[in-house]
Amino acid sequence: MMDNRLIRRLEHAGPLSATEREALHALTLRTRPVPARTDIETGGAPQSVHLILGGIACRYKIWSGGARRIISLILPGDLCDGHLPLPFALGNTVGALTPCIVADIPRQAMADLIETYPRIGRALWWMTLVKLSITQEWLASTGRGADKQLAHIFCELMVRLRAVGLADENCFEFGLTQGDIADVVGISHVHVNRVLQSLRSSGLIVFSQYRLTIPDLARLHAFAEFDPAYLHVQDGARAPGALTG
Amino acid sequence: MMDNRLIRRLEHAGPLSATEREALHALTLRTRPVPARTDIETGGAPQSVHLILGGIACRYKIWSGGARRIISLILPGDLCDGHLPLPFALGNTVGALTPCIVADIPRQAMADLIETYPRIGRALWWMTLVKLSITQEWLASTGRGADKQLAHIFCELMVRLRAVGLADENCFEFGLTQGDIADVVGISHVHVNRVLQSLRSSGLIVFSQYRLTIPDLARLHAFAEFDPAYLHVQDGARAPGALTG
DNA sequence: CGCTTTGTTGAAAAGAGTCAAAGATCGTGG
DNA sequence: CCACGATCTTTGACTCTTTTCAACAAAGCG
Repeated sequence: MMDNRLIRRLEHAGPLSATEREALHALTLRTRPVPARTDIETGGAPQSVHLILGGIACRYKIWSGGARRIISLILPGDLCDGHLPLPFALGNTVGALTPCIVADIPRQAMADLIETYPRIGRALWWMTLVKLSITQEWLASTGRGADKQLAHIFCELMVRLRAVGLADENCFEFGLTQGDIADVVGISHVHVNRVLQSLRSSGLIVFSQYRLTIPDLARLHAFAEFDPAYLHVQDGARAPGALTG
Repeated sequence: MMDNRLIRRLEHAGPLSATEREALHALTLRTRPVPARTDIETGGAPQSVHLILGGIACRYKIWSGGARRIISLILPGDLCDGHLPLPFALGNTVGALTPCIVADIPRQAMADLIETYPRIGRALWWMTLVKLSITQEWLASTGRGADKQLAHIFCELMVRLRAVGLADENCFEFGLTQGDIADVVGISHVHVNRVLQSLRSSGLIVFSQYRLTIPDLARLHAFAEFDPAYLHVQDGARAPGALTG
């Protein structure tokens, strides 16, 4: 198998030809490591499109006063940007939460690729829509109680990480600190701690050593009112028979 | 001037030829009125793309228990959907908040248009990115205090409505009830009432008869920490000299 | 004119934030 | 191998925001 998670993601939108796959693959060969807590891309129109191949990154915004709000979690196989041929700056920043491996794709090369292979352009548009769909779901999930909101995010991560082969049947590595999680959910880190304890004591999650286990997926889904449809992945991690391997 | 606000929106992404404008215009001729509190499009893959030409609509999600969370406000000139040639269902619903005028564009016609005029496709992709950018800003804005959050939304509406010619220098029609606003901000309608009073007594807004006036734009911007860059409109409603007319 | 919807107010309670301090854990260097 | 410092987690007490419930006033509409 080609280890390229971007291609795997894009093919969720529809099949690609071998030529298209190779053209994509060629763009993702040069990678660099990024240490945790380091910015990958700052505001303004970036010169290259950033592809995460390992680790967990995030898009965040800092309000006056220094409060950080994490807007999205970027997982292996995800592109950081709107990846549009046009220069389009989302007015916020991408940073690595854990140590990451990043491929920098020159914006022009990306534009040429889309020009040559319209199907890739459509797949990238589709990925933008998935990103929009996720952001909408996060927004809809706010204000329901921090416990449900956090549970919802855990459910989502389970599906997304499984879709790129980074989660087992019911657990995955999750190297964020509780302070990071606080900025994801939009609550204080003290409250994160209490919510985690509450979820743990309810038996909904097991979380230690930066490894999250969900003993009963269906139960957590019900608690969080999570329906994976908005993620648009075929796998789904729902099929009770389809396990790892 | 052609009264077509969609074209005006799309040209923010870049100029269109007369042919392209006409092809777009032809798709938006057949309109229908939609009464307030009526769904325009439900979940699932819709057969047509919906363009709002008048009124205020919203995309919303209902959680179990019946709580409604409004995810985005859709203004004249906005398309409701991801408007992708591929069938892509955002798992939520679009409804009219005030009486609306809607044009239904067959999905296939839209796909053909994009095929024929790639520039329109790129402009639509660009609109998707603007939508993503707005959703991210709303998400980032949550949890900062309901007063700042609501003020931020008012600032955004001022810019967006001005960009389509539906706002004066510092005021606009805003026909939502306080209950609607509550679902937009994600707080209770009782708290909306108190927050509005607080903003009023601070002199930041004047709001009565469903008409919102912002006496001092710069002051509200500062209070809400609003920077219109994420909206990607040229006008900006910031230029102190550029008034109506 | 009466009915329904919308806006307003008060009081009690829950959720979440802040402040401050004490344990755990981890990597590093001695 | 241990000690140290830094980071991360946990806990308690207190405050503030926001919710809920309930009632009433105001406005719109037939």
